[in-house]
Amino acid sequence: MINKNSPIPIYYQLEELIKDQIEKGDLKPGDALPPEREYAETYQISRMTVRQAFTKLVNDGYLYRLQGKGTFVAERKVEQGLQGLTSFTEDMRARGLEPGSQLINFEVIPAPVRIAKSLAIDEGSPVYEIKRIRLADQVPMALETTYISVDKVKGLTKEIVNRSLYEYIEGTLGFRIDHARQIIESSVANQIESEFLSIKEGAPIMLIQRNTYLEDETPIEVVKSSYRADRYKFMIDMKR
Amino acid sequence: MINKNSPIPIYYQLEELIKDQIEKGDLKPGDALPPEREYAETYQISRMTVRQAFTKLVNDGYLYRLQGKGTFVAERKVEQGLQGLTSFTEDMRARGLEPGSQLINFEVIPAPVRIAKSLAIDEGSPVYEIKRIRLADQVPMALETTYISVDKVKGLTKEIVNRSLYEYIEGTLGFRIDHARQIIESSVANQIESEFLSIKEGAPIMLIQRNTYLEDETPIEVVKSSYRADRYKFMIDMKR
DNA sequence: TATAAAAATTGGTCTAGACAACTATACTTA
DNA sequence: TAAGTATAGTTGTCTAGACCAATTTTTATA
Repeated sequence: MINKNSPIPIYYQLEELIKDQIEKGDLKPGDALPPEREYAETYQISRMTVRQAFTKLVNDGYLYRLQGKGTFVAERKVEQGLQGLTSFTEDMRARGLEPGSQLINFEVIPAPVRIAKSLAIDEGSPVYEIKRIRLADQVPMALETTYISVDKVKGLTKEIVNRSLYEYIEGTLGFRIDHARQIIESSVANQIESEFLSIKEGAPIMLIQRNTYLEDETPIEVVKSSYRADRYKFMIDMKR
Repeated sequence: MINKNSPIPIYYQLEELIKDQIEKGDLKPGDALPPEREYAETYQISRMTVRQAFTKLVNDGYLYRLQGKGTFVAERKVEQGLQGLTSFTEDMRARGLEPGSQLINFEVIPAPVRIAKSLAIDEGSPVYEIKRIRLADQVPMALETTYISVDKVKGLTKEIVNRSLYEYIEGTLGFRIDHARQIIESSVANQIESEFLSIKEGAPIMLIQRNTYLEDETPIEVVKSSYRADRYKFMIDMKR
C-alpha cells in the first residue's frame, strides 16, 4: 500500500495507488473518494500530504473537488488527448493503429534561419535533418521532418533514429523533455507531399510544427509534420 | 502588497503579485526569484503558503523550479496559447485583431443525434442552434455553429448572443465552465463555407469542434467552427 | 408534518516548524 | 594544481495541528 520508509515520496505513492484504482475500475467516474481525513487516518499520514496527492490528480484531470461535498472521480479521459506530448508511436498505439516508419533522409546540414531561431542556435550551425514517412497500419499517415542541433544532441545515428529517438534523448543522454509548443494549420498537399503520402495534389493536409523544450526552456527539437487529413484528427483537452 | 486580513487567500494574492511583476517586466524570463524562505520572511507568511502560490504558477507555466538552485521565470508564454479555452473574442484580441460577429441564424431545433449525444440529452430535445460568421478586422475568419440545450440554459435570446454568450452562462446563470475538448481537422471549403467565408470552393479550412463542460462533467455547449486556413493557426502549449 | 436551527462532515487556507536532497562555493589536502 | 570535503543555500517532502467555508445531516421547534 503505502510505505512510509520508502524513498519514493508518500504523496506520489498515494497518487499511483488512486490512479490504479481508477484504471482497474475500483473507482468509477462520478464516485466519491473517501474524505481526505480518512486517507490521513488510514495510512497514518498528514492530511496535507493527502492533499498534495489529490491536488496533482485534480490538475491531471483524474479527480475534481467540490467544497463541502467531497472529491470525485472525473469522467474517462480522452483516449489519447490531454497532456499530449506523446510520440508518434505512442499516439498511433493509443488510436489502435500499428505505427511504422520509413527513413527517407538522414543528414547533417547547416541550420536554415527559421530552424536556427527555433533551436536558439546560430544560423548555419550543424543540425540533423531527419525525414521520415510515418505509417499507421502500413499506410502513410504523415511526412515528418525533425531538426536537432548536433551540438546539443551528439552521436545521433540512423540506427538510433530507427529505434527510438526519444528514448535516446531522455534515456541515454539524460535530458528531461518538459514541454512543447505546437502550431497547427490546414493546407493542401503539394507535389512532394502528395507523392509520399499517396494522396492527390490539392487534398487537405494538416500541418503540425512542434517545438520541444527542456525544463529550463532549452529548445531540443523541431518537428514539422504533414498529416493526411482523411486519416488524422487532432484532439486536445483543456482546463479553463 | 499582501493583505493577511483580506478574504482573498494569501497564496492567490502572491500569485497575482508575481504574475504582475512578470508582465510588467520587473521579472524577466530566466531571472531567479527570491527564495521561498525570503518571501515567507518578507510577508510574514508560512513557507507552505508561498509554495502553494509557486506551485500554481509552475503548473500554469509562469515559473519553473530547479532543486538546489532556485525558482526561475519561464520564457514568455505564447501570445494566446496554453490554457486556451478562450472565447473567439478573447482569442482575436490576443492576436491583435478586432473581433466581430454577424448572426445569421438563431432558432430552437430538435437535437440531431450527434449533438444530443455530445450534450448528453435525448435525441429531439430542444436545442438552440446559433449560426454566426465570426469576423476579424471586419474580414470573415470563421463560420461557427453553437448548440446549447434549452433545458440547461434557459432564456437565451438573440440579444444575449450578440452581447456575450459566455458572460450570460457564467455570469447570469452562474455556471462555472471548467474544461473543454477540441477536435481539430483539416478540410476544404464546400459551397456554403466558401460563400460565407469569401474564399474559393476547395480552399483549405480548419474544422474545430469544441465540447465544453462544467466541473462535474455536465456538457454545456457544442461549437462547430470552420476557420479560414489562410488566416488562422491553432497554437497550443503542452506540459509533459 | 414542515420548518428552522444546530451539528457534523467535507474541502480550503494557513501555520511553524523539521529533515532530506540537491547545488554551488570555499576550503583543505594530497 | 587537482581532487576531495565541508558548508551554506536552495527546493522537496512531511508533520500535527488550527480555523474557515460550503454542504449535508440531524435535531429541535412550531
